[in-house]
Amino acid sequence: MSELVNGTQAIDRASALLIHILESSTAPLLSELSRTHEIPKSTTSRMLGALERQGLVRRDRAGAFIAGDVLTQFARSQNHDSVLVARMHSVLEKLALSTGETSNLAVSSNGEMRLIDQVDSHYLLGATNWVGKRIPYHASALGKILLAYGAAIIPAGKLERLTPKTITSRPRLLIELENVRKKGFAIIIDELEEGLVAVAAPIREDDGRVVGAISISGPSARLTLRDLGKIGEVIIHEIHSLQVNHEGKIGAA
Amino acid sequence: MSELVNGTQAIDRASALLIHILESSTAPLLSELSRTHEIPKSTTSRMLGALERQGLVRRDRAGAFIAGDVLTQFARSQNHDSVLVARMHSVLEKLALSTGETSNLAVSSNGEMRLIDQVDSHYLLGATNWVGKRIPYHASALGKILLAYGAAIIPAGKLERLTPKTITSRPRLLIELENVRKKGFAIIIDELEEGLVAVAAPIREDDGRVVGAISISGPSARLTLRDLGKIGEVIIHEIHSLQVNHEGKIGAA
DNA sequence: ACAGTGGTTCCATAATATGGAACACTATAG
DNA sequence: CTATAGTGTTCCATATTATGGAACCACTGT
Repeated sequence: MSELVNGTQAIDRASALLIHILESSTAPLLSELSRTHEIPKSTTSRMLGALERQGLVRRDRAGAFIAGDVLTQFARSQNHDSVLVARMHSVLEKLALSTGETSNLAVSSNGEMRLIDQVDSHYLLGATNWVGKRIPYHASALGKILLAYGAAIIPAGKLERLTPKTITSRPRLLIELENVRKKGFAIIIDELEEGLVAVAAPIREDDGRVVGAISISGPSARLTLRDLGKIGEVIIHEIHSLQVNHEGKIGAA
Repeated sequence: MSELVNGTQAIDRASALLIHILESSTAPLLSELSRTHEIPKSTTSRMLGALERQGLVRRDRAGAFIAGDVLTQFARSQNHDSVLVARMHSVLEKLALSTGETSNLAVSSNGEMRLIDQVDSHYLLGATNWVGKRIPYHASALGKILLAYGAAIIPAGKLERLTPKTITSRPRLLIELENVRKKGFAIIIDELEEGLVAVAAPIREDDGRVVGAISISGPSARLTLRDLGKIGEVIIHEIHSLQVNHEGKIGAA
């Protein structure tokens, strides 16, 4: 390397190997790594050996390198949707209590939206089963949030019409998403189901990335457009006030 | 150092720092790391700088070290429940189709069981809302599996009685779990809800760790104990046959 | 038997990481 | 306002440490 010498060649190289391994979809062999990184076999072997001893990498049956226990463990603890659930559940409860309506938490992954937590309204309405159900992004408040903030991408193909109000034109959807970003929250009125309205706002990671959304939903009979706007602000406020307290803390493993 | 010299001091130390950061619940400062690992400040600084440049670690606003983008990205891609959902959905579908009953996928985290996927029976029965519902381990087939194979631990406190058949004695539960391990699947009959029966089997990671469970459930009117046993075997078979294809080949151990 | 893989170990070499010291900065205390 | 104790970064002479070529082992296919 022609770079100014930092005294970190070994770490730089080992890190590059590690990252290569983590980002590969197919587990690379030692020789492959050696070749692509232009590090002699002997050095590569020594380095991977060290990483392996530390548990940062592992070898599969074929001897190819994959993420080690330390990292899978980290991924497990870190990511699991339930960390989000744990962190946000109190917000859902507060919102459900103050509005009297149902509150949901959703994330996006593998191109699908998934509801992962819910606190029911004290009204008994619409307790349908969400597990395993595919709710379209374009027709839900949660989905609009995920789309608007880049946590999901607009799926290819036709935008399914679920009610006469559903937004089915892509240009109109884009305008709507721009609108969502401007306001900071998303609203649906009769777009998913006749008589169902909802409002949602984004959950941000420390670095600003949107990783999920929280919604309040109920029957249009009880919630006016004005109500929804107010609730939108409340959701934003509640999420935000939680995140300030939270800085570095994560649950124990 | 008195260790046998491997020529990997730098990598070993940097790895130790990285691991420390990943496993800490509260983000450590440079000086903390320097002290606990007995590495001089200057060296620690240089090493962490290298890891930071590579994106393996990051600093939060306070300057304390947390996992970097590469790793959060990895965690995100790796772990997310939805990877399990994606991998197992076809199994649920196959099972739901062949039995005609409802199939569920559950994981355990933060001390709670969570249903993360479902394929409905073609009978229209019991489509209740699972999202956000806490289903007790000891009274469900999925829960018994997660307990039996160490994917969850028996919660402290009383074992809630949900029906006359619910197992509420800890010794009896332990015996039941032993029984589950012996058979390889778990059954409930009227233990969660009168008239509801279910059978579940474990999903294993490559390394053998149980990370989730799949169940078939339905009304006792349709499913006899004998049926449940047979279905249990089928679930095990389906999960297993999926996993072999996934590994690619079965080499000599 | 041989050539072509993939991987490990050895060891002389010098390039590289090392760590003490000096420096910069921010609080909190006196 | 200076003192002090806490962060973290940079510098640089030093020798400890990582390096990489070569020899070596183990397989596999020809």
